[in-house]
Amino acid sequence: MKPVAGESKPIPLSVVRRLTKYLALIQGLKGEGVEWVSSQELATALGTTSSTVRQDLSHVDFYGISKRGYATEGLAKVLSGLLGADSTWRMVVAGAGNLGRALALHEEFPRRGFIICGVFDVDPRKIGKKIGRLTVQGMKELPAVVGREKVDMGILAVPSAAAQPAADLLIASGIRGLLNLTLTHVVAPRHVPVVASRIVASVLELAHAVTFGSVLTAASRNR
Amino acid sequence: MKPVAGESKPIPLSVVRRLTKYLALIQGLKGEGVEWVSSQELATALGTTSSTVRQDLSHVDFYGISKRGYATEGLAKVLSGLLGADSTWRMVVAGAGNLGRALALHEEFPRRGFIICGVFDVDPRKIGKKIGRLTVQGMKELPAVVGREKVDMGILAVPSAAAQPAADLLIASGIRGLLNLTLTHVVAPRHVPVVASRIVASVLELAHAVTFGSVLTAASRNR
DNA sequence: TAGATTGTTAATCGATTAACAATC
DNA sequence: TAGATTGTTAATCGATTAACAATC
Repeated sequence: MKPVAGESKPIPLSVVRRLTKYLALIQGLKGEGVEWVSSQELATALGTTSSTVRQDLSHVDFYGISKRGYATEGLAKVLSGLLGADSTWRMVVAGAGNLGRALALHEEFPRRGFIICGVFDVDPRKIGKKIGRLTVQGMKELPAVVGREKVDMGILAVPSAAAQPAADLLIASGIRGLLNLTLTHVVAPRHVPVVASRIVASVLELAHAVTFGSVLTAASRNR
Repeated sequence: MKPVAGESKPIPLSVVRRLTKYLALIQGLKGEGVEWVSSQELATALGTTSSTVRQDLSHVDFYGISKRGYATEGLAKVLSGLLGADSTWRMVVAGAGNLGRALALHEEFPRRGFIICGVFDVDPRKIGKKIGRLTVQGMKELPAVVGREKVDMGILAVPSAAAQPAADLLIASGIRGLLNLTLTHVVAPRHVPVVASRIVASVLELAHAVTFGSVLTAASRNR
């Protein structure tokens, strides 16, 4: 049984990553009217084992019921809370290139409570341009906006060479977390978590897997 | 000592991921004229330990030299070869929304030998539109293009609900690997590796880290 | 009730870190 | 030479899988 109060221990990162997948899947099922889901069903849909699913969910303050599984509604609610997907987060994008632009316009973000409230660039030709309802601002404006609009997290979508300076500026402005889309490893103080969503690196990883075959044991399952 | 011929054993995915980081870093150093780098230097730059770096590089057919470290030029060459970054890869993008468009225009891809040779969408309003030098084509054209242009890998940048059908189409067309940018888990046969570059999931992961503090022990180091 | 599915403990597996002889 | 840094073996740590009593 899980300790109730006090948040107990931190959830391992590997588990948190899978929890985001469970949440996405369960929200879909809930939308289809499915009320119950078993650990085995979750496992096959996600290419893992029922044992892993149950082990993962033991970190969460929610219980399944023998013979029926987990109530999609309740589980979605608890996972949303745990992952912060039920609250609103304010974000800025550093870099108004193609990638920055795409993220600023990405519909999945507002849909899940992530509000983009500013896009910044150093290029004077980009400053003043419209991206959806936002206007690209100069990097110099960033600290003021982060402070005034209580921005929580920043997205790094600048060229590799500008990654660390842009990160430093965001951190100095008081940002609480960074999503790094550049190829460069970014260094941050311990209290500012950095998550790398390495698109180009992923393609390299894929190229390796294609060349050498079945390396991605966990990722490519079934069928 | 490593076995020379026959490729020996597959390199663990965790190691491959770090190899992509070493490569990016070393290419940068090489550009700055740095000729030698030690395992300790690589480690501090990437927030890991020198032990891990040496262990990782033991999977690679390249040797350092005591007291000097690794020759950046040679190591970059070997890593490039191993990760397929020295050959050319042909790719298509499924989905001509903001994200698909950004990836089709992303300069980092051609720079690293990943050639985007087609963008596809189901939306008739998008078909025919120009994205850089490419014209958006209907999804129906995809199999013919993949066959004719010998496309290696596909990028999934469609809405979540369309992810699996689009993946199935790509796979049926003979694609050899998939980069999945959607929130949905995609199922593929064993011989088609799928790498997920989960942008939205990464933001959820980040939201969790910001809420509960130092979870990302490995990612947020130094300073 | 009988059977399915849970939560949890124990066993296995793999990845990271430490240690150190070899060597430039 | 003396000291730094490698490659590799062994020890530790953490994550996944297996197993099973509890229970709906």
